[in-house]
Amino acid sequence: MGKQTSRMDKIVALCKRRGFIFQSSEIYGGIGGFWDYGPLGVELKRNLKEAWWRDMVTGHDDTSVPDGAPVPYAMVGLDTSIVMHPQVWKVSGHYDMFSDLLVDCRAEGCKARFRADHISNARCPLKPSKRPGEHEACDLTEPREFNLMFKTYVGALVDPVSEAYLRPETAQGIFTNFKNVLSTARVKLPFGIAQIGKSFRNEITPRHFTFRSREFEQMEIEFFCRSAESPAWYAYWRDRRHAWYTALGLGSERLRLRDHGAEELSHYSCGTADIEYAFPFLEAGEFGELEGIAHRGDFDLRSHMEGKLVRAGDGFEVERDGEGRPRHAGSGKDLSYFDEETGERLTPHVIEPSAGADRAALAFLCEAYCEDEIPDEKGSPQPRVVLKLHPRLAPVKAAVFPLVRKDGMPQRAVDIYRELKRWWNVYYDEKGSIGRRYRRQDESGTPFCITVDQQTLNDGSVTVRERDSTEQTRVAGREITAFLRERLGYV
RNA sequence: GCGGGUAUAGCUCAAUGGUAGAGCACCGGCCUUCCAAGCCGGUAACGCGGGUUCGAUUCCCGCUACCCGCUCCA
Repeated sequence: MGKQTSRMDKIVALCKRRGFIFQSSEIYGGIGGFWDYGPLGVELKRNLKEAWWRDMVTGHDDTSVPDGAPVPYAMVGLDTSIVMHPQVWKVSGHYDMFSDLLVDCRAEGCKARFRADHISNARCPLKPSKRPGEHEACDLTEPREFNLMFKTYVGALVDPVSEAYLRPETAQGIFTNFKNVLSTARVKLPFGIAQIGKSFRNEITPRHFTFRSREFEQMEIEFFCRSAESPAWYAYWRDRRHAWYTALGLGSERLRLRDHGAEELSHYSCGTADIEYAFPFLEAGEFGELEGIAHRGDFDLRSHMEGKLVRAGDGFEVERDGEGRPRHAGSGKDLSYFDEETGERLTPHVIEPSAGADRAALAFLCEAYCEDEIPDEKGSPQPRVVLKLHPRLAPVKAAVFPLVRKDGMPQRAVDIYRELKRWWNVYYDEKGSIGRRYRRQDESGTPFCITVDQQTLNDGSVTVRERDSTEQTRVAGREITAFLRERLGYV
């Protein structure tokens, strides 16, 4: 990278300088893969999550057909616990996939990694090919547990029977509550259940700022529908979710929608698309995942009924042990749905738009970061750093300044500040030159600055300075709230 | 997990085997009538732990974090 400060380095520096994102436990030297949101960052992330919740759940109209949707549908929300019954993760497949015993070879030129239970069948990459450990050069570690799920203990006693896990995804909380929602929320197919919450994955290599964190927040929808209609709903959610990012400002060529190839599909999926963003820390032409829209079929509900499933030809069947019993038993509860239209019982199929809130926040920050030039008092261009965040996402919606700290301007400005504070997160500042105050708000992404000047004292009007253009508009005092409400939109 | 690099104030840098200076930022004051002005004053740092040494921010070792490349990415 050399001496030159990269765009990403500047964004990371801004995040720290202005209080968006800090390293977790920084005063103790930090802890890899964990990050904290500062005073501005928490507002940005809350705005992002609230925009999602509003647009997907509370703002959803279930009485009409949304653009692109096959039929009207209902949306409800859920907030489930982070620690769940351990059997959930055995049945979901996470346990088997996440907690292998692995053996590494430390030998020069080898560095291979083997599953401990497969080592007798494995082949050492060194020639001539033998089993791992049989070469002179082999230097195997003891079998080590690679737990990609965080383990914890329920109850004060540290005992294997009390082992539990921090959830690696929020989805299972939705599936396990499917029956509860059906019986309480008066929903009929098709409908969606949404949830926002923390998940935890013990990433081997946390990297790229907050992009691959070990603790992160997901925004997930499990959309339940009839099998035959699932392809149409899959297409709907793909396009809908892509449009959501676009509408909030990720409209550039750095955003893309990409269908997975068959070889990329997860163990449960029969179709997946990613919404991806070309983060500045990636090589040119590379993209990082913001959200996956997966067609999960009936895998999850069936698993929680019958037991952990494995692929069998075109479909799935319960994985069995030597005695023919399920390897991981399901709940045995009936999670099917009685279809009143056809009089049949069916297991709904699921479309899952699963978004990373932290990744989205990072993408919006990267997209918004902008260096431009604006002329100073003498007309010569001066560099400026500005976050061109969508007003819905901006941590502070407006700042209120007295032009100078005299002639009663501060008092007038404070009055306006208090009025606006009833509706929005606004900021008051009377310190330093007006230009410095504008610049500071530019770095925070504040879309509007309202300035009380001499004319305000005469007729009550103020100037409203727009962040991106730096243009100023004169607005009558009693119209400020309405003016902002119109410009800020749906916040 | 492997290999390479980095670590001094919020940021960017400097100096030094005898416990560190600056610019910007930040805070206070004066001044300032629209885009980082000026003046005065102030807060603020050697990532952590060992070792060598009379003495370590400096030399050595370990750890941690971050960056780059592999590996991994359900």
